[in-house]
Amino acid sequence: MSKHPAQFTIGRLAKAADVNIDTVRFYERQGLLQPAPRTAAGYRLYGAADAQRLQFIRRAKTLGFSLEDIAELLRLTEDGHDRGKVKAIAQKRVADLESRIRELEKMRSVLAHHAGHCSGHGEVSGCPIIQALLDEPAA
Amino acid sequence: MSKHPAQFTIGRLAKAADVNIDTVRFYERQGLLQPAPRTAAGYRLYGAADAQRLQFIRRAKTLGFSLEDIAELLRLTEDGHDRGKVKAIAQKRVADLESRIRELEKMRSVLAHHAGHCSGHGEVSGCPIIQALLDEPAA
DNA sequence: ATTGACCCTGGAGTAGACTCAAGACTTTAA
DNA sequence: TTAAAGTCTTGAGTCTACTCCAGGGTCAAT
Repeated sequence: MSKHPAQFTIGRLAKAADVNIDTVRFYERQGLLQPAPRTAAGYRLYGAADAQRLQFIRRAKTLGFSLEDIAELLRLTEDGHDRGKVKAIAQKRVADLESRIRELEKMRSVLAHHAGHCSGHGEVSGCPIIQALLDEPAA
Repeated sequence: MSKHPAQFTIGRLAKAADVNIDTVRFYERQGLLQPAPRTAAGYRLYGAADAQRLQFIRRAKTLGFSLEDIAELLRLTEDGHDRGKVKAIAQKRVADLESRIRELEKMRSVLAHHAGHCSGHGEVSGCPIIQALLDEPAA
């Protein structure tokens, strides 16, 4: 039926998800991936569900979740929990993102302001950027 | 003339700039602060210029410069360099900030979108946030 | 003279998320 | 059959920016 094997080793899993093979083992140690069943020789065996779980981790990371948050989200998907906690984690993350964005925007505007006043020519002494760093009251 | 002593030890310098005393030594090791002259007993001695330099570092940090960038900026303030390089560093930093801000805003909007579709009630299975992480094409 | 606050050095520990190395075993393909 | 490629474990190293500790010397005041 499927053109993909039902089971595969860690190398294929890693390649499919485009992560380092050691990262897969690391995620297992961290409890993000369940310990895989092994062959007689001790090789880890994975299936489609593991690949999906690894993709889940990757996507959550692109949304800025920490591995700790991701572990919590994965845990919530397993034990028949309520959506409330998932939503709470997501909302907290949105709030964190917003506060970080405001921080960076403040930095950007201050720095762009100084850079806008710097001619880019002449000696460094008197350069508005340097002057700002030397003289302004501590932020 | 001045009500402040011309020279002071590391503890006073640290306190004046509100940084940890070990941070001052760390900055010296990193080359951000020049090695201070010592008393006969080996105590570091600082002056007003050092305090200003330490403030410079603190302010630059609030603008998101790395210590490496700060070291470069400090170097440029010393050797009679051109403003061009200072401006270039600042502009690079502004560009970095802008790109980071765009990244975070994308994360925020995607995540807020998903969270907005989650009722917060009921079983986790089917939760739009979880579904998105399970099913969406890799970002 | 002693107490307490200060300073010195070298080295280790922290957080987060990997990433690599060494040495040995297994599987696959020519 | 043999060589290459894949996998195993344990443990250490990477990055940034500190922060702390131990074990000792020094300085100011009592």
